[in-house]
Amino acid sequence: MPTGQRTNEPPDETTEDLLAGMTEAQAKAVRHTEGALLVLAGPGSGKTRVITRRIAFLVYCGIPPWQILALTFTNKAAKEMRERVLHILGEQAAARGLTVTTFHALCARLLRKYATIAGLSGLDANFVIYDTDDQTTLIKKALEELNLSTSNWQPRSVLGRISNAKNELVDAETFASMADDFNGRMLAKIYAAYQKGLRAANAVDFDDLLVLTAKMLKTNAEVREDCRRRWRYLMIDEYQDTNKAQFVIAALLAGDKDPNICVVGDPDQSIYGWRGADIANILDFEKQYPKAVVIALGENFRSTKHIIGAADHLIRNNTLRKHKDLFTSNAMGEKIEVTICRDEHHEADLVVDWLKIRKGEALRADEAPAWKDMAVFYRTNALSRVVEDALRTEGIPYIIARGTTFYQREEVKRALAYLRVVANAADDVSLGRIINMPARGIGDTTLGKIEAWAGEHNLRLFEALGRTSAGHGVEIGPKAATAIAKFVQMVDGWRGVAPPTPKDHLTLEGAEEIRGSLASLVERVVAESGLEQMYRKGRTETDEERIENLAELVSSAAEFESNYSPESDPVVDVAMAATMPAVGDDRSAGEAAIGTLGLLRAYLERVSLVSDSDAIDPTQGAVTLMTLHAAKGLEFAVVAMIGLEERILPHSRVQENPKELEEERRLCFVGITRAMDRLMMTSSRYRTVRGLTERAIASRFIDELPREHVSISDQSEWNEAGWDGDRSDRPAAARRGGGGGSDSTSRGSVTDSRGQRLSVGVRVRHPQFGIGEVVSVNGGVDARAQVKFREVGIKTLVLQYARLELISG
DNA sequence: CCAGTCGCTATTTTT
DNA sequence: TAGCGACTGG
Repeated sequence: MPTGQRTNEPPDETTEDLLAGMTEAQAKAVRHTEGALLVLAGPGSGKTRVITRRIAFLVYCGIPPWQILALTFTNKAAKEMRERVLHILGEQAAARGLTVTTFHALCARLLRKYATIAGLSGLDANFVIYDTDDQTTLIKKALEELNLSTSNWQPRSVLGRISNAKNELVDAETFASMADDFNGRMLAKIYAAYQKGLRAANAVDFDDLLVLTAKMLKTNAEVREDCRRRWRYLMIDEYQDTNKAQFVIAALLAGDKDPNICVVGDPDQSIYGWRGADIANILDFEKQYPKAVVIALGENFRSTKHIIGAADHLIRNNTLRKHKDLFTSNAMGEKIEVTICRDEHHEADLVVDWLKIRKGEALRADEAPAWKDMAVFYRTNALSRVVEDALRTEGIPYIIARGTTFYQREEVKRALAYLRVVANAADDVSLGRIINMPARGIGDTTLGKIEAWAGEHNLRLFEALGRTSAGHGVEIGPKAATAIAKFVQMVDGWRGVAPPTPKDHLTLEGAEEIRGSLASLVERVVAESGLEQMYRKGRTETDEERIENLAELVSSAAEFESNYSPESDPVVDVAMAATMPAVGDDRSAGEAAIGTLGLLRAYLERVSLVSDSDAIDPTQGAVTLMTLHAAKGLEFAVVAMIGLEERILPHSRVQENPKELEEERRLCFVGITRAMDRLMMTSSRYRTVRGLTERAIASRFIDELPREHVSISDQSEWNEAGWDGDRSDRPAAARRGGGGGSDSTSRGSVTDSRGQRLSVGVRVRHPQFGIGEVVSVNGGVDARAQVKFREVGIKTLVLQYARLELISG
């Protein structure tokens, strides 16, 4: 046990409250505060509950909150955890200094804080985080320098290789020493050039955040000790998704003298292997910390027996796993409904119909689900479009979990590029993006000249621009020279320093740096850069939208500013935090601590680290659409999973490799176990990918689901001979024929796709459900009938697809 | 210097 | 299909 606080048991009544309604295993995990603890938490086993209560328990035990560090993978998870802890503790002051954040955000903050003393190969505290686009630009530059063509060395794949290396903590030198063929040696050169480019731009990529932090903690005892002194209780969520760099960071933060480290995860939900996540981290935890206590939470409180049974059966097909029993005492529920569809449009229609029916049906809690309780999952983003269209036509509200889209918009990206240049004068990539946007007479020719000159003189582009405008740089025409001078002056104006000095570091006491709020700076940049003007000139709808988005960016900055609390900023020390006013007391607290430029950097950092799942807002009354990856950690009463086909789930890139196949199966497992009450899974006979319609084969995962928990219904009208009927061989054409859904709104009778008239009382035969009697009909574009079947009871059928056969009438 | 068009090609998941 | 790069005409 570390020196310092002895743990005192909290008063009994408090403890009782905290542990109320918990299982023995859950309570044990909450009470186990000292030493290493591994919680193997199956889906729906109350994991988040355990973590949040454990944090509260620690605080009740007298541990100062600022000594507790909880790490997650997404901002959303961190936010939720923080809120839930605050809720339990009742007041914010009780949680003062508690750190709940993501790995990446923590690393960014630590790097900023210790940049100076750790000497991060030239990186200073003002660094920016490069996104994928920036990385691509940079890698292209590197390739150009090395005279390599982007067709032989595809930026995407090169970046992937570099990223893999970084995830394994292999730096450029090591990579070079390991290279044993031409390819490897070239890659090593590209890697080195890319790193050089990053450092020159005072930039890091996502992987660097982890790599540099791991390196810093490993090599710099002062930093390491500083961190260990502060954080004595470490908790890590989704531990199965940690990669080597994260593993090392965790181990170094924890220290090796019986650390208080609690990791929570589920090997069966590891779905980030492609990002370097290593299940061995969680599987070998007990080897790493021999004294570790292991607690397994297997009981599922979320889903019905059918869902859990199917999920359990499916995941047993994985061989590389540690088996853990999944069970629930929840109701049996309904079987999982697997539906075979004709094509993606048919699939989308059936899913939407299914959701609509669920909307009007009571679930186990006796309440009909709202749209917000429903979700549609898919393997790849491209699959979402058709479902979106179908939902839109039906007027069903939906949201797509794609948090990054806002910041990816052209106009927002441009504004952010301006801000990044303001925040970091060395960022040539961003500067290149905006220097002539809007057009201000600094074209490719001029820029090329200055870039070359800057290269020769070992200067950053902005510096070279400054000298050129002052007449000490390149020979250029007077027109261009004026344009450049104006530009430089503008940017310097925003920085509030002219000429730029290297000394505008993040300072805690830099009160002289205060000059207006972040939001007003953003507003100024949007207006003075000419971006706003540029889009105002256009009169199209998209232009108007762009103006609105720029306004939205300003409000997002304002919001960030008002929520910013130096207390929750790991950069700000404990001592500092103690003297800080309480959160929300003083809006200028953050600004006073780090200055407008510091705030700007913090804002840009947040923007860089938003993730798709951060966009999920359960308070919106809408169906949520998201990838299976984004679905992890969430739950919905009603779930539809689409695209259960070979080459999609499992993905085509994966088919041969058994290890990756198992990850695809885990992905499927994650999807299934998100559903509380009802689950539909669809597979299409044909699917159009990139404009090409191709035959698809139902996913092997469907075959792996046990029949006792699953009902399969083939709605594809497809048999061994091909497509039924005489319409066409092409499913798309068949669909466009209208499918025959009658538009008649006649009461009591309706015409189906085969021209049969159906009315109440008529007897029909259905290929799956057998013989039944029509109990009601609904006209309209998607005419449907409720049919009471002998075997299966009342079903609502969409006539367009139902293939009903008239028996009498 | 700029904007628009043509043609080619790549296909996952995301902090 | 879409997104990007190269090319061309104003």
